[in-house]
Amino acid sequence: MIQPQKRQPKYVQIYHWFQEQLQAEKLKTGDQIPTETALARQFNVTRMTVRKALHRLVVEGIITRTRGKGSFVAAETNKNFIFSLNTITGFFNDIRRSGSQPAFKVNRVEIIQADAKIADPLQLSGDLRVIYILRTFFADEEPALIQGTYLPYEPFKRVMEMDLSKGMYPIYRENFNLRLHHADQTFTAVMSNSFETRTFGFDSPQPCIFLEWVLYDDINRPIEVCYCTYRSDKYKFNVVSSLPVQLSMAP
Amino acid sequence: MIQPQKRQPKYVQIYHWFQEQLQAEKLKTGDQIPTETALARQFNVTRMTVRKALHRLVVEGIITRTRGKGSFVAAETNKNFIFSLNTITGFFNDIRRSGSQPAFKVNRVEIIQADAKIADPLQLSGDLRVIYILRTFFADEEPALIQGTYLPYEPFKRVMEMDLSKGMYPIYRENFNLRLHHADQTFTAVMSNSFETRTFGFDSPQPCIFLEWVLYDDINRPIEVCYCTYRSDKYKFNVVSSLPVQLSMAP
DNA sequence: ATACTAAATTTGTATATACATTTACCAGAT
DNA sequence: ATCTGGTAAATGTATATACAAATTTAGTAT
Repeated sequence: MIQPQKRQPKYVQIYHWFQEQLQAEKLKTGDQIPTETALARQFNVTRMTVRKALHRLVVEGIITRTRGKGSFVAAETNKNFIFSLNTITGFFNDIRRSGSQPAFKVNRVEIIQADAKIADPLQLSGDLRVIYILRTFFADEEPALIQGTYLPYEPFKRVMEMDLSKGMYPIYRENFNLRLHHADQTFTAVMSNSFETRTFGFDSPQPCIFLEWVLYDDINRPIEVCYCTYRSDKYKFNVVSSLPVQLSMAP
Repeated sequence: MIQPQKRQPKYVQIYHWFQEQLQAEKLKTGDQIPTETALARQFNVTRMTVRKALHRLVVEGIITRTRGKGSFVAAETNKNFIFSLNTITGFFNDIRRSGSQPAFKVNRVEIIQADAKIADPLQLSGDLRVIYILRTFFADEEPALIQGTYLPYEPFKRVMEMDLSKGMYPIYRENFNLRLHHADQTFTAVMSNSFETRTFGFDSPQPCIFLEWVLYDDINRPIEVCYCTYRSDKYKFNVVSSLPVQLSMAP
């Protein structure tokens, strides 16, 4: 089965063998895979070599392993959510529209000094204090999104004493009489950091969508800066874009 | 330095030690880090333990290692490109606007049978043949984007004989008299597959933006389905979104 | 039956060793 | 100077072994 004369290392061959088994559905979600010692015997290699192959599968989120229990094919994505970016309706509405139960909890509220990445978009000068609110959002009690919100301290200091359980947008609108208008959003893909990995319940860092936005009111004043990390295994984003009349070239 | 009585494994401690060194800028981009044997001596552990720590840094794209040469702090992102998704101006225009030189090459053109993921958005029924065009796009001769385009075979079969070097949009417009109107785009974060990892020149799979779109003409007929993988270390995306008048809740 | 204990199982960490493969470097011959 | 070949150095692969830690299983005493 595992051929030493091939140019590929043994552990890569074992890794590929598992991918084939999964492709052929001989291994399905939740299945326990043979133990390290059994695999070592099966492929006639040492346990350490098997472990290298399995480790690669763990890193890619294909299997999960638990000391004392064994290794299992990871639960696959059962439900997918799609967020529309054309009009921001808010996490709660997006999740409700999918028929699931949204929730969030506040992890932290504190006053910090803004660095350039926060101060520039908020157009701060002089007073660099900002209110930092770290929240985790859930869909059906499963963490979906970790969000850090930054607000200029002076105009928003009343927020510190407020009940945040209804979310920030009603506070902006009702307590501060702001008319929210648009958001400038930039996103990219990142690996989850250790806090995110833990919060999302991943076994190892996984690719996530990192979305930063600046929220503006109707007279183009920046209200908040948000850094969001969405788990990408269950959440997708949608944008409907128009095309200009004339396009010069590819794609 | 490395304390066995701590609850953290030694290799994790070594991994964190490197992160601190990088944070404190005692290690900078391009620096060679000490050899495995030197580190093993320094931390009083075996070479294999050092390797476990270094492997973790490789997986996260923090260092690169070359057999016979050594280990080096990975080159950091020097230039960032931002693609706007509000109006699609095309890869070429986006890159040119950033002051760089765009290019692409055609990796493959072939006729294949569409599966549901292709046939559904193209609204195919009966004839499931599609033209599959695999292209790699470059910015300043560096691969930026791998794109697979799917076209219904019958109406577009003339494409097979055409010169694709000017891109697809001029062909749609001039050779097929189509008026391109809008695109429905969905994206998420994925790890690069082996082809993408190789093409992008990564040492290990890295997080990428996976963007699928369906391009429509002015009478809402689907023209093409595209699957794109963008390297996320240098490319970001921007969307400016509006907010509806009334928002019920968070974020 | 229930509760506790002990053993077996399984994965995690760490060491030690050997050899392979790639690269860099230097000495010596041309 | 230039090319060649050998050697050293560095990382890659693989084996073998030991013990740790977590979980399950089985058994035993109450």
